Formats: sequence, structure tokens, C-alpha cells
Amino acid sequence: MKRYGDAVTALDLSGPDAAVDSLAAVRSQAPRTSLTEWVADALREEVVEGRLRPGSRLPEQRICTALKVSRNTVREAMSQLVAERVLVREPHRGVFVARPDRAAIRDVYRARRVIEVGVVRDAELDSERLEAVRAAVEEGQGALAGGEWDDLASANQHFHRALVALAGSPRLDQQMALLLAEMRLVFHGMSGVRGFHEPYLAGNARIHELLESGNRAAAADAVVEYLREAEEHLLAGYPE
Amino acid sequence: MKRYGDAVTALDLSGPDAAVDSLAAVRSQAPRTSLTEWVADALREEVVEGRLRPGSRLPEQRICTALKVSRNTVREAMSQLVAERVLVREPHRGVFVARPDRAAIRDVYRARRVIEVGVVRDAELDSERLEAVRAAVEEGQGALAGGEWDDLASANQHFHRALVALAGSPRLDQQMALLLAEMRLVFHGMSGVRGFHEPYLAGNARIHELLESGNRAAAADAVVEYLREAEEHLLAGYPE
DNA sequence: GCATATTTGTCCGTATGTATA
DNA sequence: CTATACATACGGACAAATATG
Repeated sequence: MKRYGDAVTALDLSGPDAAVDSLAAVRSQAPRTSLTEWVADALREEVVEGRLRPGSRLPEQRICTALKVSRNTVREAMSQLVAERVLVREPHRGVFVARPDRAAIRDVYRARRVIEVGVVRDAELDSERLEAVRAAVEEGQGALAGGEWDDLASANQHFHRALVALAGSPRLDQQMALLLAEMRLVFHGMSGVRGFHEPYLAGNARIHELLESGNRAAAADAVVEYLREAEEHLLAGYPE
Repeated sequence: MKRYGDAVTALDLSGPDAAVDSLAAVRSQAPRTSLTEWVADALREEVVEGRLRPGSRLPEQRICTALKVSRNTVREAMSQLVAERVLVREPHRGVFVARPDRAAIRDVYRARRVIEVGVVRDAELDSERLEAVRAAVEEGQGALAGGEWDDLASANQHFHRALVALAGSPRLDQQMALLLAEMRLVFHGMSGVRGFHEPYLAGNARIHELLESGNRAAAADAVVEYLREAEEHLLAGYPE
């Protein structure tokens, strides 16, 4: 029987497809409930962390040898990830890392406007959850001071995740996580993302202040404006 | 000592032969894209149509013989449906039709309040999409006149789907479809659903009127009240 | 346009661990 | 506790679709 946690095999994928080379050292992760789940988690993380870039092809055989699992296991994991829209399958051609187009970006922002604004305007506030929003604001300010752009991007995502978490709904949280994962794909697929998030730090702080002071309507309006600006800003530099 | 859920279904997973009839008909429909997709669609439909009841166990082997496909194909399809939350997997025990508990119901309504209210309050109105809302209202009135409770339930779902569709966002539509699928599981898992939807017909019509007249805020408030009433009404008669 | 190699889609057999009777 | 059924995972096989030279 196979034990999931052992045997850190530094797999070298020295092949023509350099896309999945990053899967090395993933084997060291803790065992999951099932191998399939473990493979899905590994691939998902590679994608959201940007080590597997949008549009990359994921040949089954290569994943098999890389992760040392059977093809069936890989295919099951991929079925999951396709259902999560992390990967897309082109019949008889293979699975690829999703590559959002401009319409996808517009739609993501449309959905975010409904969800985030809906939460800010109507959700029941909880001081503990509001504290998480404040923490995300500070995290962003710290990242700006540290000059780490990746941390700033993460902090921004944490802020919006915390906003939606105000509603206290696991289902909304999951949906938001999906939308934010798609946003990471967008960022990974473009070039000039270095300073993208910086202008929005002030907006984050202002939204938090308005929430803290109980001015829900103004906070909601600020979120709307924030998202419209970000969408326009993003589309302006997005190819295709 | 744990009891499996009753697996009595239209797919007839209990008997070796009785399934042949329904399956011959189903099997005759040529697989659209892939066999896996076809199996996933078939199982999904069985669930949302209520022929596979919440809590039912889906043994792989029976599905295989019933649909005449291999275990690999079935497992791939199930991985998809688990990711969609239509099915739930209990490790080493099997896959079951999801059975929402009271907390799930509360969360579904929490999410619906954010999404539906957010759309009604802020989405850009489109006369064509608003017309679809009106059509759903009339569909419900027709179902009431016809005395078909199933049609009435469907019409109600169409109404709320049309509401969310006002936003014109495929991602929100998909999320709403998931939430409504979960609602169907709730209805299929309880007994006294016959007249559940009838009291809400008037609310549907009123919400549509308010939208038509451009009174977004009042429409949003009506949706909030609607959803709170429905949630309370539903939880009052829900077991566990 | 054609022949060939590669990859996917699907099936089968089998081994092993886990849960339940 | 033992026995049985089943989920999990592996590896091999082959046709069909696709990519490649």
C-alpha cells in the first residue's frame, strides 16, 4: 500500500514542457484523506501560486511521473479542478490552466459588485469579523512598507475575503474564494502587476473606517467605486 | 451499526435487471462530449429531479452496471459532482446524495439574501431580462391554476433564477443554480412540501411590479422579507 | 495530403486497506 | 473476531482523436 506522506522524491521533469517543473518538492506535503485529494490540492496550489501559468498544458503522463501516482488518480483530481474552473478541458486535447479573457474579468467584477456590496450594505456586523477586515488593512500597509508586491497583492485579497466573510456564510466565502482565485490567474497572466494594488490601499482603509462608524451605505458606495476603478484599471492593460 | 441511506431510485440500483428499461432509453442518447460528462449529467439530473433522494448511497459498482460504463468513468463523474456539492464523499464509505441540514438551509438563505438583494438593488435593468421575470410570475400563476405543485415549485425557482439573471453575470447565475439545486434537495428531503410555495406567488408578483416601476429599494426590501419568511417557514417543518 | 507518433478516453484485472455485518 | 463487501489505487491495454513530420 502507498503511504502518502513519505518519500520526498525530488522529481525532475527535465522535458520539453517546462510548465510542470515546479511540482518538485510538492511530495513533501502532509498526507491527505485520499491520494486524489492530495493531487488536486497540489495542482490547485501550483496554479494559484502562479507556478503553473495560465494556458499551460498539463499532460497526464507528466503529472503521473512527477507526482508518482497513477493516471486514474490524476484524472480524478483533474475532473475536480475542472469543475472548480481552475483548469479547463479541451476534449481529446488535454487540460490547461484556465486563462481568463476580458469578458471573464468583466463578469468577475460584476459578480464581486453584487456580492461584496450586498454584504457591506446588508450583512449583520460582527465585531470580531470586522477586526479581521482591519487586520487586512494593516497587513497591506505593512506589505507596502516592506516593498513586497506579492504580499501586497495577497493582503488585498485578504481584505476582500474578509469583507465577504462579514456575512458569515461559508457558501459565499467559497464563491468569493473562487472569484479571487480567478483574479490571481488574471494577475499571473499579465505583466505590469507590480504596482497594481498600491493605489487601493487608501480605499481599503476608508471602507473599513466607514464600516466601523456604522455608515453602511457610504461604505457600500465606496466598494462600488473601488471595484469599478479596479476593473477599468485592469482591463486597460489586459491583452487579447 | 451505521445505516446507509435508502438507495431506492429510478436508476434502480437495487436490482440487476429492472434498470435495463430506463437505461436503454437513457443510453440511446449519444454521449455529447465525453462519457464521463454524460454520466455526470445523468446523475446530476437524477438528484435534482428527486429520483435520487438525499442521503441515498451511490455504490460505484451499481452505477457501473446500471449505466454500463467502467468504474473509472463513474469515479471521474462523481469527483465532479462532489466538487459541485451535489454529492458528498465519506472516505472509504462511499458517495451519497447531499442531505442539507438546518445550518445548510440557514446558510443558503444567507447567501441568497446577499445575492438576490444585491442584484435587485444595484444591477442594471434590462427590459428583456425583466420580461423573463414577468414570465416566471405568470408561469407560477398558471401552475397554481393547474394545481400542479411540482410545476409551482419549478416556477418559483425560475422566478428567483430570473431575478439573479438581471445582473447578466454567468458566474452569479451558476452560483444561484447551485443554491437552488441545494434547495431542491431540501424540498425532496421533507414531507409537507405540497403547498409550500403557494403563499409566495403574491410576493413574486409584487416584487416584479416594484422592479417594473423602477422602485429598486422597495423591491429589495420585499425580497429580504420574502426570503426571511420562506426561511422561517421552511425551518419550522424541517427535521433534525 | 499522408503516414506516424503522441495523447486522451475508456475499459479491465488486481491488490489492499477500511468499514460494516 | 472473522468474514464480506466496497472504496481506493495501481498498471496494462486499446481505439480514437489529435498533433507532428
